[in-house]
Amino acid sequence: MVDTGNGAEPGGRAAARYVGIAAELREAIMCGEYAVGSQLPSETTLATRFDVSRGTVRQAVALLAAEGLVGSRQGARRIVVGRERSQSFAELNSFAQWAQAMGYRVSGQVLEQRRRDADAAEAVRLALQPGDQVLSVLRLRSLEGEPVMLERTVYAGWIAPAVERIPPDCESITQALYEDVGLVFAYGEHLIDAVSAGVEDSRLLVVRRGSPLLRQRRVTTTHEGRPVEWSDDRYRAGSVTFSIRNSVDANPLVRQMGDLRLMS
Amino acid sequence: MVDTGNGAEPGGRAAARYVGIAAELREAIMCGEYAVGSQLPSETTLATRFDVSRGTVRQAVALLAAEGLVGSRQGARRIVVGRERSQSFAELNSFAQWAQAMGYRVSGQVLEQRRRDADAAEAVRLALQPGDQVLSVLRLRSLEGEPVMLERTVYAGWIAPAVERIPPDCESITQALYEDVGLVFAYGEHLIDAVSAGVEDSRLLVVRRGSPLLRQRRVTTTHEGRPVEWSDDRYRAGSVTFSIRNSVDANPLVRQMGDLRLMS
DNA sequence: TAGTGGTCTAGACCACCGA
DNA sequence: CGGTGGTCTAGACCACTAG
Repeated sequence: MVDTGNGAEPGGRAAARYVGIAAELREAIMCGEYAVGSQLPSETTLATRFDVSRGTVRQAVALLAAEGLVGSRQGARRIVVGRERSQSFAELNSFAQWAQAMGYRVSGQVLEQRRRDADAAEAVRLALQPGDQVLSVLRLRSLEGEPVMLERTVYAGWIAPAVERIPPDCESITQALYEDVGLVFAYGEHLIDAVSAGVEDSRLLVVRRGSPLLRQRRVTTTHEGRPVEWSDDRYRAGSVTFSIRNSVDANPLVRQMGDLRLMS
Repeated sequence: MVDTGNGAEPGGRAAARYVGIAAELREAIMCGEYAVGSQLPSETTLATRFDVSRGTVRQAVALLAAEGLVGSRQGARRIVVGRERSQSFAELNSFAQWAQAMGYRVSGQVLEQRRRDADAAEAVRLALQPGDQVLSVLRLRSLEGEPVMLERTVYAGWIAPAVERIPPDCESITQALYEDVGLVFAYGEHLIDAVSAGVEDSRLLVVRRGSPLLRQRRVTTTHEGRPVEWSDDRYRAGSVTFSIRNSVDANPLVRQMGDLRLMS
């Protein structure tokens, strides 16, 4: 009974039972065993099949619902609403982790890096005092050798030394910071809109001035809620698309008017 | 004991206890009673305070976690990570409902509407047979009198009659379809990217050709997973921003039996 | 009306955090 | 080490869906 029935994580840590059950169901959905639009077995049936309580089954299907794979309504059986899992946190926060997951060859290059004082807006976003030091970095990211994204990041001063130790051609900053100082990017807030390519944008991304760019601005924080970085990432049009799946019960995304005070 | 402690919904339906508890905590967070970065009371404390079981408390905080307001790590108290709720399926799926919730004056105008046969791509997205009839609609949406979004929607043939009954200047199609035939948009899949304004785009949105537009393509389905519409919406740059808050806890779940949630 | 998901309880044990 | 969240159980009742 100690065995979870799904083995242990590669890291050696045991997986929760419901995670394994979710994985099994997810696999069945992605393989088409449960077709899109069809019903899932009832919770009671699944509880019997996996020999767990109904609560554990509900945890498993909650996971699938969060991924946008299944939906539910009281009184009716759960149905399959999709076959592809929508983006994970890592995919939204780390360009390299997303690209690698998609099987792309990714590279990055630091073009500029310097310490300076935080301006008022940055101080607010990074929870610093105005005048505190920050590290400003300009990076060009490429996919399959093609430049696709320009990243302007401002790191809080306390993490600057670790960032400066990262080689300029490092692929994944997220991973480097984790391996170096154990920093985990735990929460993110993202603003997505479209902008015209400026002078620097157009030169580095090799597009015409004024051509459309997909912009993702974000603040990333640690587990403790401590802001680590504030970034403005601009993608060449056509190179990247954000995908979101939602349901009337769960939805991670909202629209906002253009003139945001905090995040301009 | 029948009273939920939080009254009933306006519609007359009783609210779940955990929803009321979440509302109370949410209010406290938004009012700054629990500051961003500070800790929430422990689950046990909250269970005592609200006189419910720990499971119910966990459902409540799961709701807040899904909204991106709080985060958690095993062994440590939950912390507040944000003050603004990012929520509502309606906000992502219905332009009018989003705008109205934000307090904006919204309007819409049908510029073109006609039935035709579905092409191959549309048939796939709407789960139709190639050659089945669809209803193609071009709508211009305005905010505060300013045109901000151009909507090119293809409705599955089975809902076409109801769509055709909608007045051309109707503000909310979502609401109209609900009131007319009880149709509920339950699930959505969205693709967000940036494109250049084409000839028609630039004329109707009053922007220069080639200027950046934020594009949201989406498929919306019913509770049963039946596709209703496929739409290509283009926003004038600067008019609208999408916002997402996410967390590394792939695990949107929480609780002992409920579901709910995220995205990322 | 039978089946199903939604809510809730009152326990239990464990892994992890911080002092 | 005590406190905390994460996981899990085995019940219960209700609201809703579907035949």
